[in-house]
Amino acid sequence: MAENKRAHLVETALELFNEFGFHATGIDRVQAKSGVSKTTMYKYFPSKEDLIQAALALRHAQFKTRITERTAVFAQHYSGRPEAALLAIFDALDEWLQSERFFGCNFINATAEYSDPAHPVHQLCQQHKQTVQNFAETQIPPLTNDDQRDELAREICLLIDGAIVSAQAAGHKDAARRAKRMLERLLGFYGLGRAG
Amino acid sequence: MAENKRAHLVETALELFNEFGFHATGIDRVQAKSGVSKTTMYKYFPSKEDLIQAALALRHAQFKTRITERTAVFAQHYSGRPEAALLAIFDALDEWLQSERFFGCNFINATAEYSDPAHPVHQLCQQHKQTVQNFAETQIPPLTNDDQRDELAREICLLIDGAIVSAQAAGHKDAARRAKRMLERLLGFYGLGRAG
DNA sequence: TATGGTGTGTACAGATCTGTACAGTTGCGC
DNA sequence: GCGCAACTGTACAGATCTGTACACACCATA
Repeated sequence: MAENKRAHLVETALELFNEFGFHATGIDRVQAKSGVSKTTMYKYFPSKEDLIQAALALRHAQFKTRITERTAVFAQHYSGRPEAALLAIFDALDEWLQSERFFGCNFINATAEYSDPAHPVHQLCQQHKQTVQNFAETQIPPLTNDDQRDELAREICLLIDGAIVSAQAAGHKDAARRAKRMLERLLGFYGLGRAG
Repeated sequence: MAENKRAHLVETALELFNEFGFHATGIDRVQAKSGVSKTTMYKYFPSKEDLIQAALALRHAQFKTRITERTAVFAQHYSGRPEAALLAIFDALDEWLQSERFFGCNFINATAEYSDPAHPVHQLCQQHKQTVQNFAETQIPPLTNDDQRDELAREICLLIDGAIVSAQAAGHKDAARRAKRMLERLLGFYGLGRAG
C-alpha cells in the first residue's frame, strides 16, 4: 500500500496543479481529492514544494513514455519517408491538444508562476524542454551538417510550443496540424520531405 | 492627482503580476510597492480581480502601441520588400525577448493560472491573441487568396508564441531570430519573400 | 498476544491574504 | 478661514493556507 498512496497523491496533485495552477491549488484540496490523510501526505511530502517537484517529475516521465510510443505509432502512416517520425511528433501533439482535459503544458505553466531561473521548478522546466529537444533531434534522419540537426530540433521545439500556446490561449485547437504543415514546408530547406 | 494614483497602482500591479504571477502577488505587496494607501487602492479597485483586469488592459494598450511603432521602425530596414512589415514584427519581438526584465507574455502567463475559458481573465487573453492576429493580418501584403491571409496570420502568431515560450521556458534568447528565419522560408509558399 | 509500520481524523498554531472601518491629514477652491 | 474631496495610517475581521501534534485504528508477522 505504501507506494500506492504516494503515487496516488502525486497523480492527484498533478491533475489539480495542471488545471488550477500551483499557487491556486491548496494542500488541503489535494488532500481532500486524494482521500489520503494529511499526516500520510506530509510523511511522503514534507512540503508543498516537494509535492510540486514530484508532480512535475511524474509529468516528465509520462510525457517521455507517451511521446515515444505515439510517435512510433503515427510514424507508420508515413512508412518509407525519412522524415516520418518528425511528422508523427505533430500527430501525437494533435492528439494531446484535442484531448478533453487539455490545460496546456505543465512546464510552460510552471515557468509562468516561477519566473526566477534559479528556482528549482524553473530549472525542471528547462530540463524538460531540453529533453524534448533531444528527442526531436533523435528523430531527425541523418543530415550532411551536424549544426543543421541542432537548428532543426530547435525549430521543431518552437513549433511545438507555439502550437501548445495557440491551442491553450487563443483556442486554436487545430494548431498542431498547422505546425505540422509548417514543418513539412521547412523540411525542404534541410533537404528533407517531398522536395528533398 | 486622482488619475495619477490610479495609473501608478495599475503600473505597479502589472510589474508584480508579470514577474511573480497573479495568485502569488498579494494585494499588500502592490500596496507597499506603490506607496499608495490601502484605502485609496480599494477605492479605485474594489477587488483584486478588478486590479488584475486593469493591469491586463494596460498591458494590452502598451503592446498595441509598442508593436505598431517598433514594427514601423524596423520595416524601414527592408524598404521596398513587400514582406518588410512581417519581418519587422520579429525584430520588434527580438527586442522584447532580449530586454532585461522579460518574464514572458502576460496573457500566456494568465491563461496558465486561469484555465477556465469562461473566466474573464481567460477571455481577455483570447481577445489579446485575436488582436495580435488581426495586426499580423494587416501587415500582410495583398495575396491572391483571402483564406491564405488568414492562414498566414495564424502561422505568424504560432511563431510568435513559440518564440516567446522558447525564450521564457527553454532560455533560448535567440528564439525571435529563429522564428524570423522560419517565417522567411515559409513566405515563399505564399509567393512572398526572396523566392516570391 | 505483543510489536511495529502504516494510516486515519481532527484540532490547532501561526502566517498570510482579501477586504473593511475609522479617525486623522493634506491640499485647494471659495 | 471653511468646506470638501482625496488621501493616509493602522487596526482588525474573517477566511484560507502551510505545516504540526496527538490520540487512535488496522494489520501482518513473530
